Amino acid sequence: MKIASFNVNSIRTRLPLLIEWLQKNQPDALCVQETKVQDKDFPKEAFEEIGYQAIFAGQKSYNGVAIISKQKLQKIQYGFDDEPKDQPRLIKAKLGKLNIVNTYIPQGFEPDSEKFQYKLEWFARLLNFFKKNFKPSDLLVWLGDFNIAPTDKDLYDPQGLSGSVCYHPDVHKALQKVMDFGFVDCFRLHNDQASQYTFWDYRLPNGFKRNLGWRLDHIMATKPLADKCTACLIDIDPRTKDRPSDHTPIIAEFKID
DNA sequence: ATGGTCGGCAACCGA
Repeated sequence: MKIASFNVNSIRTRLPLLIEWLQKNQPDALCVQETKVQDKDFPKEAFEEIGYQAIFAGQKSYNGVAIISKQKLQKIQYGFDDEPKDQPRLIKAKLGKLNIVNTYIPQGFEPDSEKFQYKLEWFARLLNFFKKNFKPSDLLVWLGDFNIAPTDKDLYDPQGLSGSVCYHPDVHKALQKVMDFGFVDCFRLHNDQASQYTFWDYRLPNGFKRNLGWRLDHIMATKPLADKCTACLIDIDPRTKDRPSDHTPIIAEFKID
């Protein structure tokens, strides 16, 4: 079972690239974030034409998540249990035996802002959501754009960027509490190198060429699922040696019978 | 150099 995550930064702009990527990589499910489209305008037909189907929750201009899969998704839920009017940042579904939770975690703007508090609270709500809906013994993958570089290996200048919203002690604590539910970082099962990134800021001149990046996109698995994880890799296009957007996809393979 | 560049969408907001 091949599962991928990609912050697309507009699914409509990225559509031709996504279609090509799906046809080449053939994942069982691709979880996307920042679709930036209302549900009525989601380009689901384009995916159906190549043998995929999509579930999605979006809004105008901002946020929005989707899961694009070959097989039909079951037990679909949009957002947290008790707050249907919240920003569209979470989709839960089940694909065969695999439970999937796709999240676009708030970025947080600045450490002393309301948006940063919203980010921290979001983690607490997410932990409640996991406790309510799952057990650590379930086959559960939690993936998406987390807007966190977990360790000093996961961003280009940990000292200079220390305390920024995606590399902040409060965010690290908040993430750890959710990880303590029973999650394992699939990428770190297979790779302990520093400077392996999934995001490069457009605003930094030649940021990608200079590898001024962050590892913000993650695939976390509960222990029984992590035991079945045979590979996890960050996808830089081997032909162009480039990334498709400001983010790049991350892919994990699980041997599930 | 407190900037830079994208995307949405039509003036700025978000990242």
